[in-house]
Amino acid sequence: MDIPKQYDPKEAEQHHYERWEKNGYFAPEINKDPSAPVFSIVIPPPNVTGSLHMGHALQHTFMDVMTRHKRMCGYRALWLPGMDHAGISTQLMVSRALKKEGKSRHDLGREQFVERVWKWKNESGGQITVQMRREGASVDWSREKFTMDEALSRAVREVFVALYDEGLIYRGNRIVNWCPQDQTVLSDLEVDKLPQAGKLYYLQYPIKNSDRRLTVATTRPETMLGDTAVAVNPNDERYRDLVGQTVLLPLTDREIPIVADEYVDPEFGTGAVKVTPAHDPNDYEMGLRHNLPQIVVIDPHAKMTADAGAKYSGLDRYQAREKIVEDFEQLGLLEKVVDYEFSISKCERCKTVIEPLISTQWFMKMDQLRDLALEMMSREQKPRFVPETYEKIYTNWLENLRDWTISRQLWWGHQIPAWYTPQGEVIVARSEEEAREKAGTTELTQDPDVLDTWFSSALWPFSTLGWPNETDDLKTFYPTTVLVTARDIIFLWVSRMVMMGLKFMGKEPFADVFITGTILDSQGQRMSKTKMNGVDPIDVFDKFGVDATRLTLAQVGSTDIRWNEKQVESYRNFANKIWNAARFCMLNSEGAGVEPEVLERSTSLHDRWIVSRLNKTARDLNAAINDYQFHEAVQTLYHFFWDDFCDWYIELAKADVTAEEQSAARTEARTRLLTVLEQALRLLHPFMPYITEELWQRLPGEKQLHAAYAGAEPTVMLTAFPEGAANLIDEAAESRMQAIIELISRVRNIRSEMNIKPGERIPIIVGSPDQNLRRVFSSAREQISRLVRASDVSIGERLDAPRASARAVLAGGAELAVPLEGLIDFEQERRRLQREQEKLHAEAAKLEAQLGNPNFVSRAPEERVNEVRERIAAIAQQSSQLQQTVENLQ
RNA sequence: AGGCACGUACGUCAAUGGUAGACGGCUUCCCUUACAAGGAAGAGGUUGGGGGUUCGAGUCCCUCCGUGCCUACCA
Repeated sequence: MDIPKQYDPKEAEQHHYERWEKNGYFAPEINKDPSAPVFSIVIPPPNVTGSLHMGHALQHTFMDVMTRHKRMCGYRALWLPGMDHAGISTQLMVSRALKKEGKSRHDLGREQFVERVWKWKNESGGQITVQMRREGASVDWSREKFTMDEALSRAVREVFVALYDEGLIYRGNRIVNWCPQDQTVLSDLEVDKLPQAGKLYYLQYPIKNSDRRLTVATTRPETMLGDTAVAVNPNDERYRDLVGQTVLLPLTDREIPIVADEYVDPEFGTGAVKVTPAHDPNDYEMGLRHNLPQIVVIDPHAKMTADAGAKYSGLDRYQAREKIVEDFEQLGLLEKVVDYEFSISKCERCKTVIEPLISTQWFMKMDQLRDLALEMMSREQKPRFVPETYEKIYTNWLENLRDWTISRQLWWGHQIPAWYTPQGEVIVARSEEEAREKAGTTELTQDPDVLDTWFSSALWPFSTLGWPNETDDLKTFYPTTVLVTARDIIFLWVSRMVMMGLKFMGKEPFADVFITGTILDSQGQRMSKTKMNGVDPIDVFDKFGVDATRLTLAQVGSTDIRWNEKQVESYRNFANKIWNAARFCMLNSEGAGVEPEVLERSTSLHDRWIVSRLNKTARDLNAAINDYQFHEAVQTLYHFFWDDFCDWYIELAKADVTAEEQSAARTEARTRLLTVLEQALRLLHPFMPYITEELWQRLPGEKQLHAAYAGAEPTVMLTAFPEGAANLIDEAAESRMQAIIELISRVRNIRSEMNIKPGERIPIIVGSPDQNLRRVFSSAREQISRLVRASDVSIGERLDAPRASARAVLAGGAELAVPLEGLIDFEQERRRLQREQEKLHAEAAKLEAQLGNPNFVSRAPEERVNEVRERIAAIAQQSSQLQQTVENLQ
């Protein structure tokens, strides 16, 4: 058999995925057990414009680990993939491409432009689906969805119509976040608030019939042209007499009132605020409270309107600002300008400064939906957030929820299913035909706006399963089991899915929400395109292999972590370790093969021990995965495989396995080794799909699939995940083995400290009054001898060793001596033993103090107290033996 | 401004209120016939400071210092 000495991940990553996909292993239909339990996840749909980043790789790893695990546990497992049409991003991307051709989308017109976007989508969209295959993501591609698929679009229209009919969706004139660059409205969640160094301008407004002037402070002087009032706090003594009076608004011929409003903070600025209802959200609210007119002085392109006055009309908002400041200065009404840092709203996509504008948009009332979600949380604690701290954040946000602006002035997206008659009547319908019927006319114009991308995403868990049709998929897979996502879209997406799911399905869309950590760069900064500090997962795959990368990501869990390539390197080494362990097993496999029953009839100690370790690992691993404790899961696997299996078991079994003579014992040992390896590969598979499949395929013997997948072409993917059989966990074997491990470690320690050459064979002497222990050591004599390179191992009731020996006292009262005639420095040996003695004393002192506290004895659980007593007794024994040893050296 | 996390070995991170661990790095030795991407041994911590609850605190409470995130923003 020809197996390279080093694992080559690229080799393994090349062909398995294609076979898995082609054979339909990812589809739940592969499961032939009609009573199989169901597990389902819908993927957070990546943007069609996106390419894979660390965040995706992280989420996908968790989802794939869980899906593969559950599939192997016999669940009818579905991980449903798909993509989001990503309204603004995609439109921007295609617009930019057009610009290079010297065209704008308006040159093409709506229909052609949308066609062009589809063309782009079909030709170059969805890069990420190729990359996901590389990741090994076991998604069911036969069910792949796109938010603009006809079926999903139908779900969107259905929901829109239903909510409209119920009065939850309405059209209204409101102040909104407007992006002058993208020419569309944005929801509050699509706006970034960034700190900005700016200026605060103090403007003086003359008071009518008075010499007094009222000074207002503003960061946006250009909006003063749209002022319709000045507001002060009703309790502000300074201005009490001015309330109700009138101000002559400079640069205009308008007179505006001074009003009192609680919103005004007397402490800030001058305590007097100019009110511009048409261009500031707070002023807008104040305007409503005081019935103030709204004067629009800035247009959707952020240019001044005719209402701003002839002098300013047509100017850009920033030019107008300069001009107005100049003009105030000339009038002697500019009191001062001070530097001021404030936060400014920018478009999340194009970073243009948002202009608050009054505009007619579609909104969704959230009260009723919000209450559904809050009730679900308080009544059934659903969804369950992991980590649970996010539950508070989620609930808190819901409680403060405001109406959602759902229309967008884009061409790419779900066009709003609303039509207008020539008379301006609004007809909302599922289709134009239905609208015509309702309206009784064919002369209809459809609303040009599209819906916020998140509107369709909110339906994702059921629209992808066929809703509004009552499909089998919907019945089988809804509600889904768990949602895995980053924390920054809990509001944008998670909460909205819950609300929509409850509203239209009557059930929560997922039982659990697992929130992943964030991968930061090595400086602790967020990875971002603009900072160029992102690490490309594909590069990491190329350098260290997919499996090593997945293991690195899996152990991140829910905490934020700095990216550290060393970590991946160590898991790359782990993959190599697995490879070489398997290589050893297979190079010594002649005449043997995997045979599950062999584990049940293990007789020798190390065999019972590894079977016990294997089953305990399986038990702990299942628990960890089910509990979203991925870090622990990875640690458990790593140590089982490297420490227990490689460092100890293979070494202990080596003599039997590599025996030159063919014998029943050799075959049995080889079979057992292969069988343990085969189970270990199953345990590793959800985390490391490629290397496990590559090796599993090469293992000889009868490798059984899970009963639910009987008849499928063999693959480790469809084997049964070991459950961790309680009857195979053998605590006695584990503690006996522990004694052997300790003995070997102590001898190695002595060898190292006494500078004995690794190749040199030395005799060792073990003494123990405990007959059982002696028996354990005796039966492992060969193995001990080999692992410590002993020339002779003598075991007796009493330690019978020459004075010139290095010594150690083991747990359970056993003593160890390594005769070192001529090699030993008695003084050095005495110091070494004394150091050990000190360690024991320190521990004993701590425990004695604990026991000396009467409160501990009376209040701590008895079990705990006994533990301490036993430990003290053990230390005392060890310590006195050690003391004896030291004295013998004198 | 409020809210929420976090602060543990040189680095990155673990640890149901019960003797602080892992991996990497570092030191010494070894190319021993699965693996030098390996093996053996070892050094390294008053868990950010202070206080409290408890028989017992890295873990719970208070406070201070530092860091990060979220939400809302004072024009």
